[in-house]
Amino acid sequence: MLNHMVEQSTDLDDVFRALANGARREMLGRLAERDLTVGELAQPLAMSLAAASKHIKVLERVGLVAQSVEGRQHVCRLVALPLAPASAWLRFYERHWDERLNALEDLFRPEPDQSDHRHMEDR
Amino acid sequence: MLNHMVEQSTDLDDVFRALANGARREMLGRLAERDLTVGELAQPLAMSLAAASKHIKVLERVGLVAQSVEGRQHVCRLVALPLAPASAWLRFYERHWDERLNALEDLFRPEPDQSDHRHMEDR
DNA sequence: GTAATCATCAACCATATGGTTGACAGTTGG
DNA sequence: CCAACTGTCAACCATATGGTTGATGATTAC
Repeated sequence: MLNHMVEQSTDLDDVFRALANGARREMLGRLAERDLTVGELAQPLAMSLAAASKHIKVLERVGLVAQSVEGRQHVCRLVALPLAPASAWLRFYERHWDERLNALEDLFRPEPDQSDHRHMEDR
Repeated sequence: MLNHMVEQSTDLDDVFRALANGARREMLGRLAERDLTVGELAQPLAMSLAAASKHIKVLERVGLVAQSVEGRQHVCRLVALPLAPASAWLRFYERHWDERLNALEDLFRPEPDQSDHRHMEDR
């Protein structure tokens, strides 16, 4: 009756799971601007220092954050590289949602009508 | 003593959490080729039909899969669009890992990194 | 009509997740 | 030296996750 949850986690599992939390994503976003201490990361996050520390540990374990001790503060810096495989995985599907959007566009342009008022072309 | 885990999940949370599982990612990968029934999705996945059905339900709830009943089989098709925000979020960091990889190049570009790193986070 | 098929549902189980509080340890400042 | 600051750790709690089995329902095949 053992052997439940067969422990088959991959790197991609871990990275996506690390990103599946708004607090951790916000930490990464602020670390993209500059290195921050644990306290600075915790401060805007309506939670205890201990909770923030646990989030940082999750990010560290997947290699997205590296910590260096400086006196009594622990400085965190972003290591974005582990995001690359996740981004590559997602990018594969870009053509699919593009196709859907293009198909939707085609519904509103069934004829070779050249008067493109109100056609937003921001990408 | 109540009010733990304040239920603040966002769309991005849900999409990343849906992707944080190899079985679900494999389902999406095969659905990118063609529509599949629940049984066809479950078959290569060393788990019961009920377990696969639960995974599909997770994907449905975040809008990545749409199901249509055809007789006694339930046909699933990919809806890639909800992946777009996740991909956009990740793509923001591409310059960071690129910078790391091109660290040597930076020696020839003394202009430091002073760009619009402000990343909009869902809150 | 009955039996097999396809899928969901409900109940259960083990572990993971995300928070808390309180104790502790290293560092700095008086 | 002692006190305050910064962060981690351990124990605890509630809920979520990912699987199982068994029952049920709807559809198809014989």
